[in-house]
Amino acid sequence: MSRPRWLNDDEQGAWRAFYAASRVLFDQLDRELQRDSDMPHAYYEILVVLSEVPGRELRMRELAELTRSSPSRLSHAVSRLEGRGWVRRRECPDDKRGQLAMLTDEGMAALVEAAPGHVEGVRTHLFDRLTPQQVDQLRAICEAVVEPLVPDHPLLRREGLGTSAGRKEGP
Amino acid sequence: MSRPRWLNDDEQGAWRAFYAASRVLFDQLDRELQRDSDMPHAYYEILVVLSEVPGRELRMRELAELTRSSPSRLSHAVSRLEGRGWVRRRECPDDKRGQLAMLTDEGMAALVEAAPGHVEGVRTHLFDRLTPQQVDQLRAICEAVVEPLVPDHPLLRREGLGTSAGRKEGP
DNA sequence: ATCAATTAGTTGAGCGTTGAACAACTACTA
DNA sequence: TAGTAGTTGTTCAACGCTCAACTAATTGAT
Repeated sequence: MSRPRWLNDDEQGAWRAFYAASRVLFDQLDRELQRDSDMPHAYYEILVVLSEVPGRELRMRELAELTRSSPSRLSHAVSRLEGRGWVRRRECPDDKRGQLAMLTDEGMAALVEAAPGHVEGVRTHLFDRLTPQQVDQLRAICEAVVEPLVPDHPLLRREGLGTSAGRKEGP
Repeated sequence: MSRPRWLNDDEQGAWRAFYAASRVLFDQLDRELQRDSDMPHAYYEILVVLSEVPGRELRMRELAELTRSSPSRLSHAVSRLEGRGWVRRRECPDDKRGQLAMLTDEGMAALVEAAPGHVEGVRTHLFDRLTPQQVDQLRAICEAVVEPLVPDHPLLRREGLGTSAGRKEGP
C-alpha cells in the first residue's frame, strides 16, 4: 500500500460529523422503538418489508436480500419473531429447501402500533433539522455512497416492492 | 399523539438513502478493520482517543464520554483490550474509586498498523464519491442533526483533545 | 462527625450478530 | 443417469452490547 492519503481538515470534520450523526440518530431511534414498542429496529425492518409485499410472505432468501441481512442473522431473527407470534414459517411448496416467512395479524398489529411513533422520531430528529435543499443534498450524497458498494440496493430502488400500499411509513 | 405526520416522497427517499448509506458504509469499514487488523471499530475508537491524549491515559469516565459509550460497555471493552495487551488499567492516585486506562506500546503499535488502511477505506468509500461541496453539505447536515440530540458532542468540538498530534487519522 | 445522596466502576444475565460448519435439496454436466 | 457443483436454510460457539444490580469511595448537609 502506498503512503496513506490522510484526511484534510474539511474531510476530517465531515467524517466525524457523519459518524457522530449516524450513531446518535440511530441510537436514539432504536432506544425510542425499544421503549415505546419493545422491538429492536431490526425487527421493525423485517415487519415493514413483509407488510409491503403481496400476501405478506416471502422466501427467507428474498427477505434476507431486502433487509440486507445474512442468512444466519435472518434465521435467528425470524425465530425470535416467531416466538412473539409476529411471524410464522411455512414450507415453500415448490422448493423443498425453502421456507416462507409470513407476517401474522399480530405482527401487522404490532407494526401498525409502532410505525407512527417511529416516523415521528425520524421527523423530529432528522427532517425538522434540515431545509428542503438539505434533504435533497443528503439524498444525493447518500446515494452516491451506496451505489458503488451495493449497486442495486433495495432501499434505493425507485419502485417500492409491491407498489401496493399507497401511503405507508419509512422504515 | 396527534395524527402521524408521514414522510413525503422526498423525505422517504432521503431517509432510506441515509439509512442505507450508514449501514453499508459502516458495515464495510467494520469488515475491513476486522479483516485487516482483527479489531472491531469500537476498539479502534478507544485506541484513537487514548493515543491523542497526553500521557495516553484517561479516567474511565472521561474515556466513556469521549467515545460516547456507557460505563458498562466501556468497562467490558477495556477488559477485552487488556486481554490483548493493548491497554492497561491502574488505580487513580487522587480518587480511589477511579481507574485510569492507559494505552500500551503494543496498543499504539496495533493502532499505527491499523490506521492507514482504515483511513484509506474512509477515503475510498466516502470522499472519493463526493464533490468538495458535498463534503461541506454533509458536514452541515450532520452537525445540524447531532447538535439538538447531543449539544456538545466530543466529535464536533473544533479543538481536538490534546491539540497534540499534528497529523493523525480520522477515527 | 455522621449519614444520606451522588459518583465511579464492575459484574452477570440475556439478547442479537457473526462466521464457520453442516444438512438438505436442486441444477448442471457428462 | 449419475455425479458434481451450487443453493437454501439452520445451528453452534464466540463476541459485543444493554440493562439492572451491586460495591466502594466521595461529597454535602446537618
